[in-house]
Amino acid sequence: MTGAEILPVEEAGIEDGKTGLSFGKFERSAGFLLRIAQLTVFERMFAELKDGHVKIGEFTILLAIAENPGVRQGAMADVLKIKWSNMTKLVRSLEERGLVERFVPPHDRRSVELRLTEEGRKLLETFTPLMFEADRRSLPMLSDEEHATFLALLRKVSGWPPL
Amino acid sequence: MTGAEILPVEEAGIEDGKTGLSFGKFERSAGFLLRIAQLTVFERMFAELKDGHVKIGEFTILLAIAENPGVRQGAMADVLKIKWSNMTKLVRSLEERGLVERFVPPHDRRSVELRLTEEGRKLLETFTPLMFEADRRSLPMLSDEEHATFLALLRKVSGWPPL
DNA sequence: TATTGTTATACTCTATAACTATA
DNA sequence: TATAGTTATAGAGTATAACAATA
Repeated sequence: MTGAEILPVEEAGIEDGKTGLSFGKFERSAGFLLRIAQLTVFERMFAELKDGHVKIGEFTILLAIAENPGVRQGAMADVLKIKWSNMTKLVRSLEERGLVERFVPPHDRRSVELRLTEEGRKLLETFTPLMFEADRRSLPMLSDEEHATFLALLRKVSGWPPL
Repeated sequence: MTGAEILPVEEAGIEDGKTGLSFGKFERSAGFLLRIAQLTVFERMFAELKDGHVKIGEFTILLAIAENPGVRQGAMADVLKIKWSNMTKLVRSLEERGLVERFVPPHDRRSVELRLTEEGRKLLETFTPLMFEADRRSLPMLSDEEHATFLALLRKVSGWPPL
């Protein structure tokens, strides 16, 4: 179903290589390009990991917990830009699958602290190398130098300090 | 583009990484960083559209039609990575709001060609400049040179030819 | 037979408000 | 009163399959 016909482009609009569709001035838009790039990379990156062990969002949560043991659930939700109400279900699901432990500390019994179980740790250790291979392999068009520059700029855009 | 007013990071509502959470090795992942960067920039860029005129996806469709008048509906769906079944509802909604015209050409009466109405054109012309201002302003942390490099790398990653 | 588009449906993500229990 | 988390629900966005009309 990729029957996209080549359209004549009157003006000096830049054509998409595959389809012949132009996006005019917006091909100079960082936001627009970021969206296309993100979709493109994610498609490549998770193509091999589609076997259903963990979803992208769940993997990110496991990672955040692994890197920040005992992190409070709400604080993690804020950082990942996930609503508290939605985080509840996500964490509960991970708990039910034996990947995450929820702990209510006595000093503040409103809160919930999160840690990985041994199984969660194993799962993360299994998939992390695959993710990194896929991550680099999803950008075959960039030289090592360009890749490094790209990462540095993305960090800057995301408001993170240089490596 | 020139020495325009650059918003301070805090005012721009961009995460400053002072949240205390770490993402370890994944702060070197292009896919992960792309997702964060895209969310950040999009939030900023489409703040103008939050007033209920059109949604982000609808704006993109209007743009694609404007740049490719008479584009076939399915071809556009393929490029924007939207399923045909979902594109139907989207286009119909835009048609009902008087922004898009659907035309069944006699030479192939299975297909649907899309064009903007005058109202659709007006709406696009109203919001496009705002989008571009927001686009550049959403990246206050990049110098003009870095911005140009960033765009070039994003184009490369997305499989598009250099400008 | 293949292509174009539609309908129906379901599943995930996300968004909002009301609620609890603790502080 | 304010904070941390939960529940319920509704709305997007996205996915698949069955279908009709046309080529």
